[in-house]
Amino acid sequence: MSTFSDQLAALMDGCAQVLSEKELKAKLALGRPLKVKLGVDPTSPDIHLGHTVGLTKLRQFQELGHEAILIIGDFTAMIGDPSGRSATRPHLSHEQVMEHAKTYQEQAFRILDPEKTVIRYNGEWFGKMNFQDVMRLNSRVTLQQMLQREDFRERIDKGLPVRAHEIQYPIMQGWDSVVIEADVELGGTDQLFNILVGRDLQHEEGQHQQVAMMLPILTGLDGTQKMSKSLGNAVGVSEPPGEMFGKLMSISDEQMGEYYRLLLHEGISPTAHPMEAKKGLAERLTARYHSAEEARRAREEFELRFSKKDLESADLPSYAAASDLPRDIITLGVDAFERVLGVKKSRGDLRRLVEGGSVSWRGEKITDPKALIPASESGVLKLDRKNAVRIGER
RNA sequence: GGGUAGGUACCGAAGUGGCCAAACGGGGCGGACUGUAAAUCCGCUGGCUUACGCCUUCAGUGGUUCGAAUCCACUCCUGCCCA
Repeated sequence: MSTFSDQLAALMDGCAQVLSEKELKAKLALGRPLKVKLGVDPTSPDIHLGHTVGLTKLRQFQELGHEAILIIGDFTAMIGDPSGRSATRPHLSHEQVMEHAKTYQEQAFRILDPEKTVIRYNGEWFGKMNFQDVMRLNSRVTLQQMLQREDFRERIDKGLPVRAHEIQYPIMQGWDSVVIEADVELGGTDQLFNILVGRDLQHEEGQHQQVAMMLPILTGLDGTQKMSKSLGNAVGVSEPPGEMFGKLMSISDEQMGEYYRLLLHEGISPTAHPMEAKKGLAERLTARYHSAEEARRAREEFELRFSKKDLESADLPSYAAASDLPRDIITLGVDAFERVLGVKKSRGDLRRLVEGGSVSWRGEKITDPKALIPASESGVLKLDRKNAVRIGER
């Protein structure tokens, strides 16, 4: 059993900002399990590493005997959190959201202890509200307050639309806290405003105010924007090991420190070569969501394929063209991309890849778009930087 | 409801009758170099069994014209000002 001050230090670790440490300390001193809230909106079907920062903190609370409450924002997801957004989000139907919610929950349990996690859907209370209730809720905040938010301000300044329903978002998130009587709410630093609205609403309801714990936001693979599926810079926790390893290897050296700190909770060894450090990061994270064995194999594959450039012995997907398909490089490439790699490419795309010198057959670069690959031959067809297929027997 | 400025490719933004599949910048992709890092340089960035050819595209519909992203009419959408 740890003392309160040990707990406090452990919990504070890794946070970007806590409002306030004093309040947290007081809550811990109550000696009862605290209700710790983390909200996720199932706007896409997958949880990515960015989400895991908050989930891991929640897990930590869980391990210290507190009550983890994961709010699945089935209603809020239909609005979409305007945080950090420069545009209104596309509408999602409730059915879509619920589809996502299923996989979300399953994936969140890769980090949380399912036995000890309380899952609440906020549709549970928002779905029952009538218009009168909504109006009453809205009367508790002022428009000025809502418009103080940087994201809204910015859009207003730029002459971009801010739709009326978007300002409901912070109110809804805040109301979640009232309903579950949260003691602590976790969120990214961009959640500050929303979490503070929760505090205000709790205060109005005569509840104790929740402590706001803000965690740093993980930068995506592009190295600039926050990790997000819709920006295409995310690493999903359910991605296959090879994919996960490879994506992690593509982060920049500058970002590595951030990934070490936020995901592994440690610093980089100052003596390690950056590449070794990155491979270590990639392997450990891959192992976390798969297995040590799969992570090791992913690393070996990676080294074989990209470091040694030994495509011949790499474990590539095999591709067999239909016998009636023309054997030219473009046709085969498009077909292989679509059927084996699951990527839709146009003939124009393939032509550009060939002319750009990206495609090679049995280690020989092919730049003639009309080149043919005889059906009798077997070998490795490299299509672009990341994709290659094996044709015929090894 | 009135006035006014707009809606161009992934994004920003030129173009205001033919030379426009549409400048330029960003992003993205590919190549060289590498450590699938960074930096740098180069190329590509609507589709088509590959063509100095055809097709689709400049909010939508319908016109004018030999010819429209560009002109006209109506419609839809957005900002700003007024109510």
